[in-house]
Amino acid sequence: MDHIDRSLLARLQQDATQSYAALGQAVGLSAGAAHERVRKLRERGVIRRTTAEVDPAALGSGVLAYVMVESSAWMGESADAFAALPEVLEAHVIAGSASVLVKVRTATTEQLQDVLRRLYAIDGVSGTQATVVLETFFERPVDPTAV
Amino acid sequence: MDHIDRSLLARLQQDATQSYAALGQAVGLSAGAAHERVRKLRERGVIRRTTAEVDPAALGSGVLAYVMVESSAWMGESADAFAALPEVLEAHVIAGSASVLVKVRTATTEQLQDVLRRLYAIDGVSGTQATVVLETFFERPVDPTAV
DNA sequence: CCTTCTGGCCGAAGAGCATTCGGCACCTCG
DNA sequence: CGAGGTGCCGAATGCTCTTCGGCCAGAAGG
Repeated sequence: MDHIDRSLLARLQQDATQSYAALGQAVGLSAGAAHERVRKLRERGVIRRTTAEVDPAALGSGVLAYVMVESSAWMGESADAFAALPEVLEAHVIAGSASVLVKVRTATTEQLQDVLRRLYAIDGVSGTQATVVLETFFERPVDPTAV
Repeated sequence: MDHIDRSLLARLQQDATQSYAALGQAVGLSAGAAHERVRKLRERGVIRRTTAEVDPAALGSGVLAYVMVESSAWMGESADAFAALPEVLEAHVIAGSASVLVKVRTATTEQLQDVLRRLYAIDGVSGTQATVVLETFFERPVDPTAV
């Protein structure tokens, strides 16, 4: 995992459709060598998958909110309960007064309210505190060249 | 944008490396027709880009935190100031007591503290409240088939 | 009703690319 | 010194992307 690998990762984050020839030229390697490095990055799990990034607004999910979920019990085994709600895009166990933080996308605020209702229905959940996003400045992946 | 487009999006989210032949077969189209649909989805901006998903832990960013940023001024034009910090992966203007919510990844809690210091240095920022993530249940993209 | 136009699909063909392989250079360790 | 391992190059082959002409169905308009 040297600076060449990091550069390859950064370029694949920007555009995973480019050819290995172009990729290799950008970092000073042949197409075969670039391919081999990328193959190993996948094998080691550094590259989890290559995916199409879809615009949420195009799918009708115009409302973004973060919800602090308070609980009266240990939530460490509740991942599946949160994953069962398709509108929940992220779920994290956090330190602090709440116990779980979730990221939610819905089409309308009415649907957001419905998600809150379903969150309440999860075992151990005793309260929620929603924060609605007014404008997103940016969302981006980790920078492999900056770490 | 019918159910075939949504199915194509869902499959491309899971694996953007598969061939158009496989993609077409999965939705009952020829390779050429599948390619044409995907091309238009890109053209319309529904597919923003195709990207390699990198494991943050592999890059040494093992600490994830959400930071509520309080401000004493209008922050609507401060996107660039937040984008200048590479550790800041998301920045949103929010409704509520704080005014900006940012997502931060660093290698250590010491570096997190340094990011907080740099956040304070942004014009108009009057306070921060960091929430450290103990365990991430999951992070996933929007589900095109569920909306 | 019939014509015309548009949009989407199929199937084929050519160009371009991914993937593999042998060979070579370099480094490390016995 | 020699053996093993690693990483790279350059070429070959097989597959894929990409484009194109032709076809069909449905809409629009006379």
